[in-house]
Amino acid sequence: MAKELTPRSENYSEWYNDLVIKADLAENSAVRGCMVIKPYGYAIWEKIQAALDKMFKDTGHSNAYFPIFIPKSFFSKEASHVEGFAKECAIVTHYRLKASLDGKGVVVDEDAKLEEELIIRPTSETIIWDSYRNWIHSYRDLPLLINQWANVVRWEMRTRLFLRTAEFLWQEGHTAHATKEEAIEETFKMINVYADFARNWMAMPVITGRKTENERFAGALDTLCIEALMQDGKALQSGTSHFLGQNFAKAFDVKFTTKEGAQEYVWATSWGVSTRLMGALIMAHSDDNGLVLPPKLAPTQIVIVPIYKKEEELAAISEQADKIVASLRGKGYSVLYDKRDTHKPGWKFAHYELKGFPVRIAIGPRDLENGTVEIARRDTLAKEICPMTSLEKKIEFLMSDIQNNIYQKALKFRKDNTHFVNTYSELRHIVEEKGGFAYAHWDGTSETESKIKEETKATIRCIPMDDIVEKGKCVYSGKPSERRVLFARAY
RNA sequence: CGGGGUGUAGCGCAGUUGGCUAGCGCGCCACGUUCGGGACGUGGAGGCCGGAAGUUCGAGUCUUCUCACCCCGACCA
Repeated sequence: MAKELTPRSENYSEWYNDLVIKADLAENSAVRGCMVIKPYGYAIWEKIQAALDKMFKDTGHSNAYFPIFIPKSFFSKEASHVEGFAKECAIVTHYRLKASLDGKGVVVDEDAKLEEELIIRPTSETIIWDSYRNWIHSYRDLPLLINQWANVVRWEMRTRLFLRTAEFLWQEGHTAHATKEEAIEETFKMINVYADFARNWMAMPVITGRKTENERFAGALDTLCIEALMQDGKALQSGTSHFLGQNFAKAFDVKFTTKEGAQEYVWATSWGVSTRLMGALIMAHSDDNGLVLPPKLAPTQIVIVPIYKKEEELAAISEQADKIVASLRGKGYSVLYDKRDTHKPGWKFAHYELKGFPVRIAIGPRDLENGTVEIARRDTLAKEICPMTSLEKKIEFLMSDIQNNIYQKALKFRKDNTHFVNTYSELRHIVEEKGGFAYAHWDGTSETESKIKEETKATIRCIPMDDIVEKGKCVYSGKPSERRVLFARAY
């Protein structure tokens, strides 16, 4: 393993790949396009899961689990949905192997062909709505608020660790409601949960908005999203929430009896975030020394490194360190005391910076004498000497200050790289050369959007929800526009 | 699926017009000296040179076929 990361300025994409590998988050597997998520990467994902899961439960949702296989026929029941996913499906056609004729391996047993092929889920709307038909009969059964943590498969051509893999982990919420209004409210509620999570846990600012028709989820009437800006000036869609109308209820014949005794189709939503959030987290904050993790999602928040020459020194330091570990753990922090003698302090400093531990405490003989420790924070790399007596206070301050600081830093970066453009050449300049978000007027047509995408590779990331509405003229066609929309090149 | 590229030690690579025992750096193991920002010395282990067939006295090197992976496009959370 090389010691250094490729600097971001030299090759951003290489920096990202290097970091994922060297920080031991994930690696490519023997299966093309699929990744192995390594323990440290998975530990971060578990933190993400735990926080989101609690937010889902707090908003009234329950977890359930549906099969990974979906009968092919289910897919053809909702026309636009099948069209959206048909090109990237993995299909199970057989259920048995047999020894090959030359005796050296195994081959597919052609006698074991399935009557109906099974699709490995690219998303679970169809199988879930097939079940909901039996679960929902009366208005009393509604709303039905279910979430599933699962893996899904989308046969992508080009993959990148966490950002786009053929198999990925995610959660998918699937809710059913008696009224359109209630379903729409749910769609908004969940995109706001995602936005809160991004801001408060990932320390990542996001723009909340609505997708254009071109970018909408296959089978949805409306798709809401959160969009984040990465350090290379590209946008990353980090979460989506869909209002599905009655499309799936009609496709799977899910009706309920109203209070008045009428039969009506139920209204649906679905919403999800994936292991792509790991990519967002990495690209939002990390630097040329490695990962920078927000304290709320760091698997280990504090590492203690002893500095010593002799065994007796280590013993004395360890006595002190053990006390610190106990007191900080008592306060609820996750702490690692790394007293391995197989690595030197300098190596450990670099190692834990690469891994993004938010705070490092170093203790040497000098500190024992003075009743101090050295504290280094990962976000700024600043070091200071802290008296033992105020250590707990200092840690408490650092945890919230680092969390806040990296959010502010990311927010400032986004502000500095967000531009209001009024002409097509300005738009091109921003998205093609400078990078970043460009707010521009758009005439609202798919044709214009597609042309701009073709010519600049930039897409409308969203029609922002909480922005000032202002009339103008489309930068491309010159036709009237009701409001500015958010353009950027995206992952 | 188009266009380009690469397969040699765990990782990154070198290997000349074909030449004898296939090298280098990092990592790994042992011992010693070190230890407040990625230590150093000495010794050591580790290879069907992607696979198959061919040319040749001799193939990592040449020929043919094959397999795999990577990069750039079209597609996407």
